[in-house]
Amino acid sequence: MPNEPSPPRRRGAVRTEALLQVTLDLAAEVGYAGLSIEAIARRAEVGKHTVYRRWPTKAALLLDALQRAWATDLDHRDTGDLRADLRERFLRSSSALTEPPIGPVYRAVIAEAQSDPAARATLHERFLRTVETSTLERVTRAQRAGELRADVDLTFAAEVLCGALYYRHLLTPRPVDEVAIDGLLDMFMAAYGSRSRTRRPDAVGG
Amino acid sequence: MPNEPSPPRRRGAVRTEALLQVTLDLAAEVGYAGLSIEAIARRAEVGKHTVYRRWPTKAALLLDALQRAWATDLDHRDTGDLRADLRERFLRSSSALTEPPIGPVYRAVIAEAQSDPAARATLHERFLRTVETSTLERVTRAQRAGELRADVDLTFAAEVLCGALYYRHLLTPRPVDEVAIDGLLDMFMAAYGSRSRTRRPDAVGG
DNA sequence: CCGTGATCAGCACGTATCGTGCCGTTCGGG
DNA sequence: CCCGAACGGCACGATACGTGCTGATCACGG
Repeated sequence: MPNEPSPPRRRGAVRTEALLQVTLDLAAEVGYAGLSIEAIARRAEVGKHTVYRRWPTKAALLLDALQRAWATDLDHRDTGDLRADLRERFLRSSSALTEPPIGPVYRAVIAEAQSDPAARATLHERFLRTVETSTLERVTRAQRAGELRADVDLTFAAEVLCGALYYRHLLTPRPVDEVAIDGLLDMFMAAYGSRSRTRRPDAVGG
Repeated sequence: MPNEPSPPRRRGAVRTEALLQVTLDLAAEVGYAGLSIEAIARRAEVGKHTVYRRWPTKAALLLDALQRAWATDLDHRDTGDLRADLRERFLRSSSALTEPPIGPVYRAVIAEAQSDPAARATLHERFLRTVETSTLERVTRAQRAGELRADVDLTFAAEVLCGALYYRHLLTPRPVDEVAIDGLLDMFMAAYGSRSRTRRPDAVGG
């Protein structure tokens, strides 16, 4: 009596993709708590070796899974209205971070990163820095368009914008909602907006 | 043959204090990775019950341990110079967060908080919110002294100041050094400083 | 001075995950 | 067609979790 015709055993890159998807599914269903390598292997009907062969660390696996879910999140529009663009950008990022599958996987990566400096560096390099850079590009365009003061380097400003939102999302019970984003943009525009401002370069230099 | 005169078995609050201290010591020596309840009980030469009787959760224990190490950190001066005061305050907080024992315990709490919403809320309520509030009080005094614009609510600004620093410390490989703090204060003063500014209330109100 | 009850240390248990080793099977390229 | 790489399944020792149980130890009231 032949077993049910077992699906052909997949290999290589296909397996890798499947494992990442299982990780995301599992994260969406049971949350960060259930994200063990054992559970992922069980769920994928796969030997643990098949996982360990591909990722040396749970952090590495989670980072790749996060990237898989991340892809859609970086095509932000440029309508010419800086404030509106940033607002939409931050709102969408907030939704992405809140909902599965990105939400749970993100929290798992944050947790891993606390005990693993290498994972922390990778997390920043591959994701947070990407967000900062994307934001910096947008505000730099605005600066060139005259919407922002021309006498400041906006690199740090971009970090503060992102950091304030990540702080609120990850470390406070407060929601990253329109109110929060508008407040943040108020602060940003008050500091760097160019319209009708009496600029005092010495107020920034030191 | 009598054993070495075993030290009298301590109880109650004294034991509690000792356990918190062991947690901090262990965190300083082996870092977050070694902070299991088993390891703490072993190190304290204590049965695991003695730990579980006091704290229902590892998160609860870590939060209390953090508070024990935290105490010294909240007496910030008010010299009348807002910018200098904030600078010193943030520099000291940065040092505290970087060095043992607060550093490792803090990271442990952050990690726990990612899988436990209750721990996350408590973390914010007992520590992060305290920092925000302390900062808010200082900038509000400055506002009343005329150093800052009178037409804005600084609550959110205080959160952004703290959030930017915590973001950098916890989620990036960048150091929270003088350069970062000065950059942040530049932004803050540019947004809310009152000196020689042509204020435009409508730029903030919406 | 003695007794009683709470607290304690030590040990054990069952469950879970980790990372690794081994075995026999299955797949795919040469 | 055949060989080696990839695979699923199982087992292992180690560690941590949270919870029992036992008998010793301490604090307090009588």
